[in-house]
Amino acid sequence: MFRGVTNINLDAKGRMAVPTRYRECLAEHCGGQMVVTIDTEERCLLIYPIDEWEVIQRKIEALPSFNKEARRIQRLLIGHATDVEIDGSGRLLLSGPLREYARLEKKTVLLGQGKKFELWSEELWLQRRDAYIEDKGDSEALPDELLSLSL
Amino acid sequence: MFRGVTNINLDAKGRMAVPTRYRECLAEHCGGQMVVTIDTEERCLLIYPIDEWEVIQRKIEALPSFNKEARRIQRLLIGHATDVEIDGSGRLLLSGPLREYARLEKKTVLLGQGKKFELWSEELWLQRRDAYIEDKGDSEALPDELLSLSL
DNA sequence: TCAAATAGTGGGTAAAAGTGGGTAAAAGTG
DNA sequence: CACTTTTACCCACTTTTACCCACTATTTGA
Repeated sequence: MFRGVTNINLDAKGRMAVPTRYRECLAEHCGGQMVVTIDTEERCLLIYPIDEWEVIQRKIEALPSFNKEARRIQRLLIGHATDVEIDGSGRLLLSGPLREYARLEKKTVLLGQGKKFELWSEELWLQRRDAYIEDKGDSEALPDELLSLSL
Repeated sequence: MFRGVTNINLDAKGRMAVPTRYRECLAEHCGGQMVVTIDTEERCLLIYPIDEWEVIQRKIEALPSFNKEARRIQRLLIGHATDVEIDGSGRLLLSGPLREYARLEKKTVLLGQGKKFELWSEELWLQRRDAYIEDKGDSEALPDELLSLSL
Protein backbone atom coordinates (compact mmCIF):
# COMPACT_ATOMS: atom_id res chain seq x y z
CA MET A 1 0.00 0.00 0.00
CA PHE A 2 1.85 3.04 -1.26
CA ARG A 3 1.45 6.59 -0.08
CA GLY A 4 3.31 9.83 0.34
CA VAL A 5 5.11 12.34 -1.80
CA THR A 6 8.82 12.30 -2.75
CA ASN A 7 10.87 14.75 -4.78
CA ILE A 8 13.11 12.86 -7.19
CA ASN A 9 15.66 14.11 -9.69
CA LEU A 10 15.86 12.19 -12.93
CA ASP A 11 19.46 11.83 -14.08
CA ALA A 12 20.76 12.62 -17.55
CA LYS A 13 19.83 9.14 -18.76
CA GLY A 14 16.21 9.48 -17.66
CA ARG A 15 16.53 7.17 -14.67
CA MET A 16 14.43 7.54 -11.53
CA ALA A 17 15.74 6.31 -8.18
CA VAL A 18 12.94 4.47 -6.36
CA PRO A 19 12.77 5.73 -2.75
CA THR A 20 14.28 3.10 -0.46
CA ARG A 21 11.21 2.77 1.71
CA TYR A 22 9.38 1.15 -1.21
CA ARG A 23 12.18 -1.07 -2.50
CA GLU A 24 11.91 -3.98 -0.12
CA CYS A 25 8.19 -4.23 -0.63
CA LEU A 26 8.57 -4.10 -4.42
CA ALA A 27 11.38 -6.64 -4.48
CA GLU A 28 9.33 -9.16 -2.49
CA HIS A 29 6.06 -8.45 -4.14
CA CYS A 30 7.02 -8.51 -7.81
CA GLY A 31 10.79 -8.92 -7.98
CA GLY A 32 11.16 -5.29 -9.04
CA GLN A 33 9.16 -5.92 -12.23
CA MET A 34 7.07 -2.83 -12.94
CA VAL A 35 4.87 -1.44 -15.69
CA VAL A 36 4.80 2.25 -16.59
CA THR A 37 2.01 3.84 -18.59
CA ILE A 38 0.34 7.21 -19.03
CA ASP A 39 -2.60 8.73 -17.19
CA THR A 40 -5.32 9.48 -19.72
CA GLU A 41 -6.69 12.48 -17.85
CA GLU A 42 -3.52 14.17 -16.68
CA ARG A 43 -0.01 14.67 -17.99
CA CYS A 44 1.55 12.22 -15.61
CA LEU A 45 2.78 8.63 -15.62
CA LEU A 46 1.33 5.68 -13.73
CA ILE A 47 3.72 3.09 -12.30
CA TYR A 48 2.39 -0.32 -11.24
CA PRO A 49 3.91 -3.50 -9.84
CA ILE A 50 3.51 -5.93 -12.72
CA ASP A 51 0.98 -8.20 -11.02
CA GLU A 52 -1.32 -5.29 -10.15
CA TRP A 53 -1.07 -4.06 -13.71
CA GLU A 54 -1.99 -7.38 -15.23
CA VAL A 55 -5.25 -7.45 -13.31
CA ILE A 56 -6.07 -4.01 -14.64
CA GLN A 57 -5.06 -4.81 -18.18
CA ARG A 58 -7.39 -7.79 -18.25
CA LYS A 59 -10.27 -5.56 -17.14
CA ILE A 60 -9.48 -2.97 -19.79
CA GLU A 61 -9.21 -5.60 -22.50
CA ALA A 62 -12.62 -6.91 -21.55
CA LEU A 63 -14.30 -3.57 -22.32
CA PRO A 64 -16.63 -3.54 -25.36
CA SER A 65 -14.60 -2.95 -28.53
CA PHE A 66 -17.30 -0.92 -30.30
CA ASN A 67 -17.51 1.71 -27.60
CA LYS A 68 -15.38 4.69 -28.58
CA GLU A 69 -14.42 5.68 -25.07
CA ALA A 70 -13.39 2.11 -24.37
CA ARG A 71 -11.19 2.02 -27.48
CA ARG A 72 -9.65 5.29 -26.45
CA ILE A 73 -8.76 3.96 -23.02
CA GLN A 74 -7.43 0.71 -24.46
CA ARG A 75 -5.19 2.40 -26.98
CA LEU A 76 -3.86 4.95 -24.55
CA LEU A 77 -3.38 2.79 -21.47
CA ILE A 78 -2.36 -0.55 -22.91
CA GLY A 79 -0.61 1.08 -25.84
CA HIS A 80 1.74 3.02 -23.62
CA ALA A 81 2.29 0.35 -21.00
CA THR A 82 6.00 -0.39 -20.83
CA ASP A 83 7.73 -3.12 -18.83
CA VAL A 84 10.61 -1.87 -16.72
CA GLU A 85 12.80 -3.51 -14.11
CA ILE A 86 14.37 -1.93 -11.04
CA ASP A 87 18.15 -2.13 -11.59
CA GLY A 88 20.88 -3.03 -9.11
CA SER A 89 21.00 0.55 -7.83
CA GLY A 90 17.25 0.72 -7.26
CA ARG A 91 16.51 2.81 -10.35
CA LEU A 92 13.91 2.67 -13.12
CA LEU A 93 14.77 3.68 -16.68
CA LEU A 94 11.95 5.71 -18.25
CA SER A 95 11.81 5.73 -22.04
CA GLY A 96 11.93 8.95 -24.04
CA PRO A 97 8.28 8.88 -25.21
CA LEU A 98 6.95 8.40 -21.69
CA ARG A 99 9.10 11.22 -20.35
CA GLU A 100 7.92 13.48 -23.14
CA TYR A 101 4.26 12.75 -22.51
CA ALA A 102 4.50 13.77 -18.87
CA ARG A 103 6.91 16.61 -19.66
CA LEU A 104 9.44 15.15 -17.27
CA GLU A 105 12.78 16.88 -17.07
CA LYS A 106 15.04 16.84 -14.07
CA LYS A 107 12.76 17.73 -11.19
CA THR A 108 9.90 15.32 -10.64
CA VAL A 109 7.48 14.30 -7.90
CA LEU A 110 6.48 10.72 -7.09
CA LEU A 111 3.09 10.21 -5.42
CA GLY A 112 2.16 6.99 -3.69
CA GLN A 113 -1.46 6.18 -4.63
CA GLY A 114 -2.40 2.90 -3.02
CA LYS A 115 -1.58 0.11 -5.44
CA LYS A 116 0.23 2.36 -7.91
CA PHE A 117 2.46 5.43 -8.13
CA GLU A 118 2.05 8.64 -10.10
CA LEU A 119 5.06 10.49 -11.46
CA TRP A 120 4.68 14.19 -12.26
CA SER A 121 6.91 16.95 -13.43
CA GLU A 122 7.41 19.06 -10.31
CA GLU A 123 6.11 22.16 -12.02
CA LEU A 124 2.92 20.50 -13.26
CA TRP A 125 2.27 18.84 -9.92
CA LEU A 126 2.54 22.04 -7.93
CA GLN A 127 0.13 23.76 -10.32
CA ARG A 128 -2.31 20.88 -10.14
CA ARG A 129 -2.07 20.60 -6.38
CA ASP A 130 -2.69 24.29 -5.84
CA ALA A 131 -5.66 24.14 -8.19
CA TYR A 132 -7.05 21.20 -6.20
CA ILE A 133 -6.65 23.07 -2.95
CA GLU A 134 -8.38 26.19 -4.27
CA ASP A 135 -11.27 24.13 -5.62
CA LYS A 136 -12.57 22.96 -2.30
CA GLY A 137 -16.19 21.91 -2.40
CA ASP A 138 -16.32 21.40 -6.16
CA SER A 139 -19.90 21.62 -7.40
CA GLU A 140 -19.72 18.28 -9.17
CA ALA A 141 -21.83 15.66 -7.47
CA LEU A 142 -19.84 13.74 -4.89
CA PRO A 143 -20.07 9.98 -4.79
CA ASP A 144 -22.19 8.81 -1.85
CA GLU A 145 -19.20 7.04 -0.39
CA LEU A 146 -17.47 10.40 -0.06
CA LEU A 147 -20.37 12.27 1.49
CA SER A 148 -20.50 9.88 4.38
CA LEU A 149 -16.74 9.51 4.82
CA SER A 150 -15.47 10.48 8.25
CA LEU A 151 -11.78 11.32 8.31
CA MET B 1 -9.31 8.93 22.09
CA PHE B 2 -7.41 12.19 21.89
CA ARG B 3 -8.52 15.60 23.04
CA GLY B 4 -7.20 18.91 24.21
CA VAL B 5 -4.98 21.64 22.89
CA THR B 6 -1.19 21.96 23.33
CA ASN B 7 1.25 24.66 22.28
CA ILE B 8 4.35 23.06 20.78
CA ASN B 9 7.56 24.60 19.40
CA LEU B 10 9.06 22.91 16.36
CA ASP B 11 12.87 22.80 16.47
CA ALA B 12 15.22 23.87 13.69
CA LYS B 13 14.98 20.45 12.01
CA GLY B 14 11.19 20.53 11.92
CA ARG B 15 10.68 18.06 14.75
CA MET B 16 7.61 18.13 16.98
CA ALA B 17 7.79 16.78 20.55
CA VAL B 18 4.68 14.66 21.19
CA PRO B 19 3.12 15.69 24.54
CA THR B 20 3.99 13.05 27.13
CA ARG B 21 0.40 12.34 28.05
CA TYR B 22 -0.17 10.80 24.61
CA ARG B 23 3.08 8.86 24.34
CA GLU B 24 2.24 5.78 26.34
CA CYS B 25 -1.06 5.34 24.54
CA LEU B 26 0.59 5.75 21.14
CA ALA B 27 3.45 3.40 21.97
CA GLU B 28 1.05 0.63 23.02
CA HIS B 29 -1.48 1.23 20.33
CA CYS B 30 0.70 1.47 17.24
CA GLY B 31 4.32 1.30 18.39
CA GLY B 32 4.74 5.01 17.70
CA GLN B 33 4.03 4.47 13.98
CA MET B 34 2.07 7.47 12.71
CA VAL B 35 0.91 8.89 9.39
CA VAL B 36 0.85 12.63 8.70
CA THR B 37 -1.14 14.13 5.85
CA ILE B 38 -2.78 17.41 4.90
CA ASP B 39 -6.30 18.62 5.54
CA THR B 40 -7.87 19.38 2.19
CA GLU B 41 -10.12 22.15 3.47
CA GLU B 42 -7.77 23.95 5.84
CA ARG B 43 -4.08 24.73 5.94
CA CYS B 44 -3.32 22.27 8.69
CA LEU B 45 -1.91 18.76 9.04
CA LEU B 46 -3.71 15.61 10.19
CA ILE B 47 -1.79 13.11 12.31
CA TYR B 48 -3.10 9.55 12.66
CA PRO B 49 -1.93 6.38 14.39
CA ILE B 50 -1.04 4.13 11.46
CA ASP B 51 -3.81 1.59 12.02
CA GLU B 52 -6.50 4.26 12.05
CA TRP B 53 -5.06 5.73 8.89
CA GLU B 54 -5.00 2.49 6.98
CA VAL B 55 -8.73 2.02 7.48
CA ILE B 56 -9.30 5.44 5.99
CA GLN B 57 -6.87 4.91 3.12
CA ARG B 58 -8.67 1.74 2.08
CA LYS B 59 -11.95 3.63 1.92
CA ILE B 60 -10.46 6.42 -0.14
CA GLU B 61 -8.73 4.03 -2.54
CA ALA B 62 -11.97 2.26 -3.23
CA LEU B 63 -13.54 5.41 -4.69
CA PRO B 64 -14.13 5.38 -8.48
CA SER B 65 -11.03 6.48 -10.44
CA PHE B 66 -12.92 8.35 -13.12
CA ASN B 67 -14.73 10.66 -10.70
CA LYS B 68 -12.89 13.95 -10.52
CA GLU B 69 -13.69 14.80 -6.95
CA ALA B 70 -12.57 11.35 -5.88
CA ARG B 71 -9.28 11.75 -7.73
CA ARG B 72 -8.76 15.07 -6.03
CA ILE B 73 -9.21 13.57 -2.60
CA GLN B 74 -7.01 10.59 -3.46
CA ARG B 75 -4.20 12.74 -4.77
CA LEU B 76 -4.31 15.19 -1.91
CA LEU B 77 -4.88 12.87 1.03
CA ILE B 78 -3.05 9.68 0.02
CA GLY B 79 -0.49 11.61 -1.99
CA HIS B 80 0.57 13.60 1.03
CA ALA B 81 0.28 10.84 3.61
CA THR B 82 3.75 10.35 5.06
CA ASP B 83 4.82 7.59 7.43
CA VAL B 84 6.64 8.87 10.48
CA GLU B 85 7.88 7.18 13.62
CA ILE B 86 8.16 8.68 17.06
CA ASP B 87 11.91 8.76 17.80
CA GLY B 88 13.77 7.87 20.98
CA SER B 89 13.12 11.34 22.39
CA GLY B 90 9.39 11.25 21.68
CA ARG B 91 9.55 13.46 18.62
CA LEU B 92 8.05 13.35 15.12
CA LEU B 93 10.00 14.63 12.12
CA LEU B 94 7.74 16.60 9.77
CA SER B 95 8.99 16.80 6.18
CA GLY B 96 9.59 20.12 4.46
CA PRO B 97 6.64 19.91 2.06
CA LEU B 98 4.18 19.17 4.86
CA ARG B 99 5.46 22.03 6.99
CA GLU B 100 5.22 24.37 4.02
CA TYR B 101 1.65 23.38 3.27
CA ALA B 102 0.46 24.18 6.79
CA ARG B 103 2.77 27.21 7.03
CA LEU B 104 4.36 25.79 10.15
CA GLU B 105 7.27 27.70 11.59
CA LYS B 106 8.29 27.59 15.21
CA LYS B 107 5.05 28.14 17.12
CA THR B 108 2.37 25.53 16.51
CA VAL B 109 -0.80 24.21 18.13
CA LEU B 110 -1.70 20.53 18.42
CA LEU B 111 -5.40 19.69 18.73
CA GLY B 112 -6.61 16.32 19.91
CA GLN B 113 -9.53 15.31 17.65
CA GLY B 114 -10.72 11.86 18.68
CA LYS B 115 -8.87 9.32 16.58
CA LYS B 116 -6.48 11.86 15.10
CA PHE B 117 -4.63 15.09 15.83
CA GLU B 118 -4.56 18.36 13.95
CA LEU B 119 -1.44 20.49 13.82
CA TRP B 120 -1.79 24.20 13.06
CA SER B 121 0.50 27.15 12.87
CA GLU B 122 -0.34 29.11 16.02
CA GLU B 123 -1.14 32.21 14.03
CA LEU B 124 -3.52 30.46 11.64
CA TRP B 125 -5.23 28.60 14.47
CA LEU B 126 -5.97 31.72 16.46
CA GLN B 127 -7.42 33.40 13.37
CA ARG B 128 -9.51 30.36 12.52
CA ARG B 129 -10.77 29.90 16.03
CA ASP B 130 -11.83 33.51 16.32
CA ALA B 131 -13.57 33.28 12.97
CA TYR B 132 -15.46 30.19 14.16
CA ILE B 133 -16.60 32.02 17.27
CA GLU B 134 -17.82 35.02 15.29
CA ASP B 135 -19.70 32.74 12.89
CA LYS B 136 -21.99 31.22 15.48
CA GLY B 137 -25.26 29.99 14.06
CA ASP B 138 -24.08 29.69 10.50
CA SER B 139 -27.07 29.59 8.19
CA GLU B 140 -25.92 26.41 6.47
CA ALA B 141 -28.28 23.54 7.17
CA LEU B 142 -27.15 21.26 9.97
CA PRO B 143 -27.01 17.54 9.40
CA ASP B 144 -29.82 15.68 11.15
CA GLU B 145 -27.41 14.09 13.57
CA LEU B 146 -26.52 17.54 14.85
CA LEU B 147 -30.09 18.74 15.24
CA SER B 148 -30.82 15.97 17.67
CA LEU B 149 -27.55 16.14 19.57
CA SER B 150 -27.76 16.83 23.28
CA LEU B 151 -24.61 18.28 24.86
C1' DT C 1 12.58 26.17 49.54
C1' DC C 2 15.46 23.08 47.63
C1' DA C 3 16.64 18.78 45.38
C1' DA C 4 15.61 15.24 42.28
C1' DA C 5 13.31 13.58 38.48
C1' DT C 6 11.06 14.20 34.29
C1' DA C 7 10.06 16.70 30.15
C1' DG C 8 11.68 19.60 26.51
C1' DT C 9 15.43 21.34 23.44
C1' DG C 10 19.53 21.57 20.69
C1' DG C 11 22.93 19.85 17.90
C1' DG C 12 27.09 16.39 16.33
C1' DT C 13 28.13 12.31 13.79
C1' DA C 14 28.03 7.86 11.57
C1' DA C 15 25.42 5.47 8.32
C1' DA C 16 22.41 5.30 4.57
C1' DA C 17 20.26 7.14 0.63
C1' DG C 18 20.59 9.77 -3.49
C1' DT C 19 23.24 11.30 -7.51
C1' DG C 20 26.43 11.33 -11.26
C1' DG C 21 29.03 9.33 -14.60
C1' DG C 22 32.47 5.54 -16.91
C1' DT C 23 32.73 1.33 -19.30
C1' DA C 24 31.66 -3.03 -21.20
C1' DA C 25 28.13 -5.74 -23.25
C1' DA C 26 24.18 -5.95 -26.17
C1' DA C 27 21.22 -4.49 -29.61
C1' DG C 28 20.25 -2.17 -33.73
C1' DT C 29 21.66 -0.49 -38.44
C1' DG C 30 23.72 -0.06 -42.92
C1' DC D 1 29.97 -8.39 -41.01
C1' DA D 2 31.58 -4.03 -39.19
C1' DC D 3 30.17 -0.02 -37.05
C1' DT D 4 27.18 2.93 -34.28
C1' DT D 5 24.01 3.48 -30.69
C1' DT D 6 21.79 2.05 -26.75
C1' DT D 7 21.41 -0.32 -22.49
C1' DA D 8 22.93 -2.40 -18.17
C1' DC D 9 26.02 -2.69 -14.60
C1' DC D 10 29.30 -0.88 -11.62
C1' DC D 11 31.80 2.33 -8.66
C1' DA D 12 32.66 6.84 -6.43
C1' DC D 13 31.08 11.07 -4.51
C1' DT D 14 27.69 14.12 -2.13
C1' DT D 15 23.80 14.95 0.58
C1' DT D 16 20.47 13.72 3.79
C1' DT D 17 18.69 11.30 7.59
C1' DA D 18 18.44 8.78 11.91
C1' DC D 19 20.36 8.08 16.08
C1' DC D 20 22.57 9.43 20.04
C1' DC D 21 24.10 12.31 23.82
C1' DA D 22 24.21 16.49 26.45
C1' DC D 23 22.15 20.57 28.26
C1' DT D 24 18.16 23.42 30.03
C1' DA D 25 13.68 24.14 31.95
C1' DT D 26 9.87 22.71 34.49
C1' DT D 27 7.43 20.04 37.70
C1' DT D 28 7.01 17.20 41.83
C1' DG D 29 7.69 15.85 46.33
C1' DA D 30 10.12 16.03 50.63
